Amino acid sequence: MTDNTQRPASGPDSTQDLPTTYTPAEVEGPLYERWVERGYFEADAKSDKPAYTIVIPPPNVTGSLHLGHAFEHTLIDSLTRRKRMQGHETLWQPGMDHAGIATQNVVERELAKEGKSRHDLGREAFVERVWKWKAESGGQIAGQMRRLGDGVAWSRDRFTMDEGLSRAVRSIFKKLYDDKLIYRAERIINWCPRCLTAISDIEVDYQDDEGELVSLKYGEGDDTVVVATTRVETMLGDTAVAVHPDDARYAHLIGRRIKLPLTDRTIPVVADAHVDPEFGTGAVKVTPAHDPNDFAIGQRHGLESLTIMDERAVITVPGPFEGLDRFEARSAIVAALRAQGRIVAEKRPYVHSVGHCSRCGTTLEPRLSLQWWVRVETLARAAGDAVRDGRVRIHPAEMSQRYFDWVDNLNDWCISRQLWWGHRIPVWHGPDGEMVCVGPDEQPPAGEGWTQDTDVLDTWFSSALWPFSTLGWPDKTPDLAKFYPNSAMVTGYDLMFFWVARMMMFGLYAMDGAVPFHTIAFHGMVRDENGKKMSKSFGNAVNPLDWMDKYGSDALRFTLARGANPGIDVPIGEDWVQASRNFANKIWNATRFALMNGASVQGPLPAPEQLSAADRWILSRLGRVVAEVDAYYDDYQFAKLSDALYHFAWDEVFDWYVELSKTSFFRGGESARVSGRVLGEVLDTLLRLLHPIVPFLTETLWTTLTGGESLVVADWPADSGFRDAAAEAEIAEVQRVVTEVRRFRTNQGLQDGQKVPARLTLDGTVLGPHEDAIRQLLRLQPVGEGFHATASLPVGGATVELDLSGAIDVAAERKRLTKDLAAAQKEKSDAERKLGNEGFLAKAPEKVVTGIRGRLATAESDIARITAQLAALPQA
RNA sequence: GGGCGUGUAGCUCAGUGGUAGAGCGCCGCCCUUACAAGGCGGAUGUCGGCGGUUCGAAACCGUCCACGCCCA
Repeated sequence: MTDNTQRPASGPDSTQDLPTTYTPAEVEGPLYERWVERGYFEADAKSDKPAYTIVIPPPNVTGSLHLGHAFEHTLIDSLTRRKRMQGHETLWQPGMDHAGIATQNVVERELAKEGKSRHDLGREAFVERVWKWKAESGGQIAGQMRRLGDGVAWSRDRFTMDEGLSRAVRSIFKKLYDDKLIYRAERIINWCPRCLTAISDIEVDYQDDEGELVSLKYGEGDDTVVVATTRVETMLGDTAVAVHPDDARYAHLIGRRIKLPLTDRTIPVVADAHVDPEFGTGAVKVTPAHDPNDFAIGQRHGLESLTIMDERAVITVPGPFEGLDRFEARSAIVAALRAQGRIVAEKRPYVHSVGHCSRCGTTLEPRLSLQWWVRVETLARAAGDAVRDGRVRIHPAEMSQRYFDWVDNLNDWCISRQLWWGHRIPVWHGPDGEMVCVGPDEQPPAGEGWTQDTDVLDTWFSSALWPFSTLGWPDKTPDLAKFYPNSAMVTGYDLMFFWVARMMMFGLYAMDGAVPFHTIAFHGMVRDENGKKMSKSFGNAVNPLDWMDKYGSDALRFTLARGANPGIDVPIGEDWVQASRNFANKIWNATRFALMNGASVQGPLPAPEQLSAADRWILSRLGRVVAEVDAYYDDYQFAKLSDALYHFAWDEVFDWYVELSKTSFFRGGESARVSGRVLGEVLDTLLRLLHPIVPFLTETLWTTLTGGESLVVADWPADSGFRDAAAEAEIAEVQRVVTEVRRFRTNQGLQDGQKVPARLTLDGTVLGPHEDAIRQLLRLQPVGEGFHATASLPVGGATVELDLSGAIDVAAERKRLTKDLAAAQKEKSDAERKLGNEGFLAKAPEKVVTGIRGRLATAESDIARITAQLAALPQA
């Protein structure tokens, strides 16, 4: 490694400084502050290095860190840390969004405690109050992100309501308005009677609710018709009954007017082909002002739209129901109709799907209302095409279908909200109904009677600009030139429609067809250890800070990364975080051992001829693992790369290489020096590979091991290309012998620490040079006076004879050998069956056939060996 | 109602046609001087059911059952 390893150590500088257990709480905070102070996470547009950019999915200013953030941030942090190590000019752009409804709700609740409403303050004072709230209580997540280790460029921190981003909002609004892609229209929208604002289609949560289905008789005498509804109160706003034009049952009524009960009105019966004659009675009531389908019917037939409720869903129709809430009105009207004998059927409870406000849960009321809209047709087509033609890749690819289904069938986007906190619509209304859209550098029209539109924009309108507004757009800044398009967008699949698709639409539109990012990597949702969705109301939500306190940020991060299969939900439980902490501690202690035994990164690696088979084996494996981890990273396979590192580190480096190297270390001299150099190399590389996921632990150990400045700015390892299949096979043999003898010892009830005299006959095998290591691993003593082999274990071509100083447990050994024999015999018969199948021999690839022949040979030799062992056992 | 997906060890999940795996949990032994947050060994599966394709199916196709998600 040629980077900063020669610089003075900045961490603990001797082994004595490393205690026997890793205590994350002591190192994490100071390490993070040092990284920030040194400016490692900052990004420079003037750099010659290739850019790598990810913008943070902006957390809500009212929010605090939950496991979903911790998960997403772990993934983004590991991607950006690796790219930084690979020599990219890396920007992880931080920031928050202003969360219109949520933030307004928080501050309104605060006001309510003082007995005030926002109307008592007035718009201007209220907005000031929200800014004050933000300054004092908002954005807690930023401090929590530091705890997690997020390598974001703090100097670039942005907020969707700050001056630059507000300018971006006004700029794109003006551009869209001038291109006739923003318009104002009266339509049925989803209205929340509690938040008192419109919300977009995708902010509606549908739930199956228990309601009622009531069939009502309209009309008098022979001119009656029965209609069914779940919202009886809307009958006050009915302006027609619709039937299918071919429905013979109602042919006589079409074009006539019938009496609407409880009112003094009559309404027409209209023929509309969209009515399903099979459904219910085949006749439907039509309430154009309170139902989207009815609104469409109303448009087709020129029906009047009667709004019957105010913004709080209180009935405004003069008469007995005036002033009743919609649900009170529902009961009252059912009672009134029943008194008139007009209820012909009732189903209660009637379970049906009802839309609720995703912010507050209130049942939404479809409402006819004048709103601002984005005409999405061309924008959505461009957003779909960018993925279709491969300019943007979606990971995992299976998610693409959902993306296409959405952008290809998109309704116009309602962008206006009846709130005070947000980007106010930059349109001024004149005294005679004129409208002027005012760009960011323009003055509103002067003169009497001009007022700015009172609505604000949907928060997602500004969030959709995030990949370029944070870089200075609409100005052509060096940042924009350097860091746009973003390299990747990493976010949950739940934000595909809210955010990703809209960023695509606005990015392509604002940046003249340049995609906002090259890759979209979707991750899943964090769930509890039973795979259940986490929620406060369910009581299974976990505060990630608690686990970070208890087990360290690294442990939490590793657990989340290890569970991150692309687009798949990730379950997490405390046991798993504990397991990750144990892994961290294992790395800690293995590195301690290495340091105590002279592990070093100084000087060149010895040439292969100077290395032991164990050295060549681990270096060969190391090369493979580097290549494997790189491939997984490039495919956003965090679970696989984490698992590969876990098993390589623990099962190979720590359990075998470190143990094998003890022989060299205890022998001392040149072999100890060589082993120390190789172990240093392996740990150096391993710590670099692990750093993006477990930054704190690896930084502490690596600076101690190498004396380098920081892993944050160290080089990412390259595959050395060194491979040694012979050494890999040789060590596999060593492992086989050792495991086999261990099994025998356990089977005989020998304690692991017990020293046993043994004679090893390794002639003619690859194991010759490993006798010392095998004896060391198995705690075998040399053969002394009076050695009497009471057990003989053939393994491969070698034999291990043990003197157990007494009778062995024949029954236990026979039981085990019998079991092994059965397994070998099954293996043999399976292989013979396949090899006896002509179809298999004719059609299976040669490689597979050879493999089966090999298995047959192994099985046969195992059978011979085990049979001999059984025969050699003393008779019971 | 439409679409997508899932079903593999006690639990949570990998496994894209060729010997069924991991973590946690479980059983036994061991405080062997890097690590008990550890070491060593072990047990555990009609791969949801049925049918088909194939020399060969956990994987591919059909169908049924169960569950989940998205959209309306």
